[in-house]
Amino acid sequence: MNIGQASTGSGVSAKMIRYYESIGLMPAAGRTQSGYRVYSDRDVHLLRFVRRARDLGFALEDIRLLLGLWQDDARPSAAVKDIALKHIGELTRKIAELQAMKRSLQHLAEACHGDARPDCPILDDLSGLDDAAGEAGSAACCR
Amino acid sequence: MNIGQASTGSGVSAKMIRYYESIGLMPAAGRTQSGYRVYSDRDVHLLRFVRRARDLGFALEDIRLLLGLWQDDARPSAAVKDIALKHIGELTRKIAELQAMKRSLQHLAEACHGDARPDCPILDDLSGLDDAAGEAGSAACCR
DNA sequence: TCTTGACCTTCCCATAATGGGAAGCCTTAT
DNA sequence: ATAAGGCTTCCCATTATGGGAAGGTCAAGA
Repeated sequence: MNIGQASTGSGVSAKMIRYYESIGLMPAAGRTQSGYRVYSDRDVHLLRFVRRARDLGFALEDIRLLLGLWQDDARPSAAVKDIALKHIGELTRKIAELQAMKRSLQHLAEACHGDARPDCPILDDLSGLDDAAGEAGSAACCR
Repeated sequence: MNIGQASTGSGVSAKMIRYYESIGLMPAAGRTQSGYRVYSDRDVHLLRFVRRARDLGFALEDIRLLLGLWQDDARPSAAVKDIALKHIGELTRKIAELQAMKRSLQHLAEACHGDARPDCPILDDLSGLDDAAGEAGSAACCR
């Protein structure tokens, strides 16, 4: 099958399939005499694996490890779980970071009239007017 | 003051200060005869503004708008609030996305023994064995 | 005055993962 | 035979940041 079919069948764009090959995440595909890449059902299966892992937010380097374990019948499941737990940790950290931003920003936005007048607690906070008064909207209160 | 002092005083690296100048986020700094950039307290204030906005997760293009509003005494606070609300929306979306990943992955990790044996629900899920049984750990159940 | 170390300059490269697009070859159906 | 659509490679862009090299500058001490 051609790269287009492999793409449709796996949900990975042809561009990305070539890229994964170029960085050695995928084995180099076979070629027709005219140079077209040729894929098997097994390749599509592998691509789907990569796509699912991407959907779970794994970095390509982690996926490289996961693929290695997947294809190793003697893998200890602990090795897989380690990678997953590490990733969960990263997700947790990132979520907390974004939530802190959101919280600060929400306080500021609530304090902002949002009308035609120019005074704006959001800009005041960004200006560093934390020092001014004890306004509840300061981002500093949430960091 | 030199770029090093401006960096220390603002918490923005010298590298980034030059970058912000190159993309027009900062006005071009004055120069000494020998070519060193020269900064004023006002510049440091501006840099601090940028840094705080970055800390809140604003993209540089949004910060460009915020800086424009900051320096416009006739700005309507609604314009600022719009930018903030839009960003809150993006944060909310991103947080939800990461949380969905985390939830799926946590289910899978809980179902994984994490020992020396090779069988692993995480790999099973990535392999597309959703089709197999009604395992609670499937990522599909959370998407 | 000379040296030395710390600081500055510009320029190029790298990151992570993805998409856009051009120029040109291949295949297939009409 | 010709057109359409698929494939190839190659280059560029994204976002924000850092690393590092090669070379100029400044300040302080010997």
